[in-house]
Amino acid sequence: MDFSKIDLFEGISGEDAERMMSCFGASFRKFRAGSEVCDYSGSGDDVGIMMSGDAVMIRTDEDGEIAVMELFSEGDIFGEVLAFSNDAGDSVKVVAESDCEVMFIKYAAITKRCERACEHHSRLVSNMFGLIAKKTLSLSRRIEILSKKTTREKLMYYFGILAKNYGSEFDLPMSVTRLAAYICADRSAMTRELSRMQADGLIEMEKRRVRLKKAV
Amino acid sequence: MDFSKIDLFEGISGEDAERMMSCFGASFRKFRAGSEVCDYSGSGDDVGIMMSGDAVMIRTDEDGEIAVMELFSEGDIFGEVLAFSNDAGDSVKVVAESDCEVMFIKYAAITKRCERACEHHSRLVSNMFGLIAKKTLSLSRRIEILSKKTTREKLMYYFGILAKNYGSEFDLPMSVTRLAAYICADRSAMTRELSRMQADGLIEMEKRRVRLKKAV
DNA sequence: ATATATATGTTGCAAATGCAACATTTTGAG
DNA sequence: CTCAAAATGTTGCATTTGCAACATATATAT
Repeated sequence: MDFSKIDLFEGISGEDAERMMSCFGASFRKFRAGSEVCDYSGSGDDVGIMMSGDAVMIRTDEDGEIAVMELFSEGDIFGEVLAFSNDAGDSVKVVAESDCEVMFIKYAAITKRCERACEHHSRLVSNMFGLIAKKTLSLSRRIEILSKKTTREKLMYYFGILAKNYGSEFDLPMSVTRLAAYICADRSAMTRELSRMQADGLIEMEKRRVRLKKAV
Repeated sequence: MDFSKIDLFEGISGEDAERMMSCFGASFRKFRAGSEVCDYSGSGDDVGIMMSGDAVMIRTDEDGEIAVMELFSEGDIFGEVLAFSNDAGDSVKVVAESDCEVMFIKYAAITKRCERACEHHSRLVSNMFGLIAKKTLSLSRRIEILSKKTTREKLMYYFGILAKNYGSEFDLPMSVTRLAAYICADRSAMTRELSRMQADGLIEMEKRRVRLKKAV
């Protein structure tokens, strides 16, 4: 098992991680694309760690409306929040998008101390805080984007964030269609606005390659 | 010092909490309304716990644009996320809204274990996860609301959440003006929509009292 | 290679929304 | 109590947006 790419184990050697598995009561399971990985409907105390592949968290409310809550890929953890608070009775499931392998550990195993490797435990808890913090940050960022009134403002703000990280020329990290869903705009309306933004000299765009010409 | 209202210490007796203070290297400070409580600009490893009063977290980007990120009142903790990841170089400060008292502890004191009261430490870590989870949940919920296309859908979804918690008749937990800001709609446009919703028999409303007539 | 699904680009039109400019009420401080 | 500030309610109008209905291009599976 390769733990080197899993952020949750950062700072913990592979051997130590292996040794900790028993403390965690860790179990590994493989899933086929499309199959159900996990059901958090009745709340749950398992935390899942994506060892490989992709999965989505889907919420279904009582009207049968489905919403994709989160996307998971290698190294992501899920359930860490729901393990604590799933107040509404909505059905929340994790479904495999591609074939994938998942490691499950009991939430309690993270907060409780063990005798053998406590300094690693501390590191693990710290890493977990870090991962949740990262998620919180990305949620806040999305709220910032969605708070903008016009599609243009949303796009410019989002492009600004990307430009901060990758420079004024960058590739969109998702398809245009997904981008529209991400900023909660109609796809065709967004495309129209992108055209206008090019006409107004704010950006240049070809396929998913974007060049931001004006600073945000 | 009264710890009974502070969620972070739930399940830990006041005496035990007092005893833990030394492990945490806790410090208490009072602030006048308007004064700066904390600066997370260069990232920071302090976690603040509001013992009394209110404060706001304010982000200022390089253009000088100010955004209120979060509101804190008694029992809320802040910095738990920024202590981990403040990637952008934005200036992030916490400012007292009213006179308030804040307890500061080193982040490391939470993840590291001490010899004396380890079972309490576990509980504390667990509580902290719970608090962050709560925040994550409220962020997700706001995203759900903001993803709705029309103001009516946003309101109905939000009212639905409130109805789930308080029954079909409830008081808005904020002013109408703040509600408009919360759902990112123009206040006057939102008021107009609220009138229409009453005319259409979806809700009854008087002041902040709302009665949801149709299920969401 | 071929077919099928998905992604992308475009446009007219109706509906929703932001904005501005008000009047009126409520709240809070002194 | 008194006054100022904040909150609330209303309306016309221009703009933005979602929606529908397309055509075309690209990706994926068999």
